[in-house]
Amino acid sequence: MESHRPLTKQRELVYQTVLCGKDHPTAADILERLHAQGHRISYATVYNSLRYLTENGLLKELKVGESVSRYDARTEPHHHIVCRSCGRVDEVFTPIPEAFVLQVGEDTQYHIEEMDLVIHGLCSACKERNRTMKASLNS
Amino acid sequence: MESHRPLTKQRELVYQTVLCGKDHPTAADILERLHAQGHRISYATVYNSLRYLTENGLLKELKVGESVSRYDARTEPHHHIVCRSCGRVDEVFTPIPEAFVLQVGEDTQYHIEEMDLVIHGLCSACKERNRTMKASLNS
DNA sequence: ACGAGATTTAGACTAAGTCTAAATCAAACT
DNA sequence: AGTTTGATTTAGACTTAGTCTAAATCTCGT
Repeated sequence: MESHRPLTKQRELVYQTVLCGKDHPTAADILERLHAQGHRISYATVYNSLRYLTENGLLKELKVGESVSRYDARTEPHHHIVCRSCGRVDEVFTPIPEAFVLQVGEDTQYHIEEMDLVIHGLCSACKERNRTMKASLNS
Repeated sequence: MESHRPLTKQRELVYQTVLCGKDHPTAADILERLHAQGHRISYATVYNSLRYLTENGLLKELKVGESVSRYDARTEPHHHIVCRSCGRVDEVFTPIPEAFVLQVGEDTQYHIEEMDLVIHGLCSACKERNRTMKASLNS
């Protein structure tokens, strides 16, 4: 009769870790942070909890081209942008134009359900660092 | 003095396999197909060749949310769409509107270099299959 | 034909994640 | 309050995808 327990202690811990870490932690990050805080939680439980939380819409799994999964507590539809220099991952809330989505549906004859967009580039800090480095080379 | 050899026999084999297979084969697919054709080539060489070919712009590496890399011989900029029911992967040549890209650059203050878009949905065959299945349930 | 450097090979190794079976827990009965 | 029952957690074995290493092989220029 599907009587899952709601948020167990461990699931709560994993959820809070993703929520508080303002980055997009991997399973290994989460395990490490919890252990550092003195919590006793196993490898498998972190994975199980992440799956549970993702399936229940509390978290979103996120792949930005590496082989690991990252997790995001922002569940509203949005995209991600990765700095190719420092690796930071930021949220992008600029919505994809509806007209583009319709056009893709027409061009492919697919029923479109989800657009998964990962943008790559240079963040403003790394842009700046590049600029000043170049300037000092020219002097 | 950087005198790499051009397309060796093995690299050529790997390249042809991606080119001919109209799907988007994984390294394991490629190895299997070459062995099936009676070629003697090792595991590592397939990976080395794929890296070489990708770095030299003959192939593009492609991740569609699974943990494996797939390879694509179409190197013009384009996107991919994955059927969540049968798993087929198709090319999408509809271009992302320039205005959207500019807007993202402004919103994020990143210098944007690449847009990596993977779309998920139902292909026309699976849509159709669903439709007829539903119809027969209603009868 | 020879030497130098690049490429290929087999197999050990790594990283990320899943699976399994036993142990533990927490809510519901009695 | 003690027991039962099903869900959850745990440790560790296992799987999958891919990298690394050192030895063997190949190819080109002489």
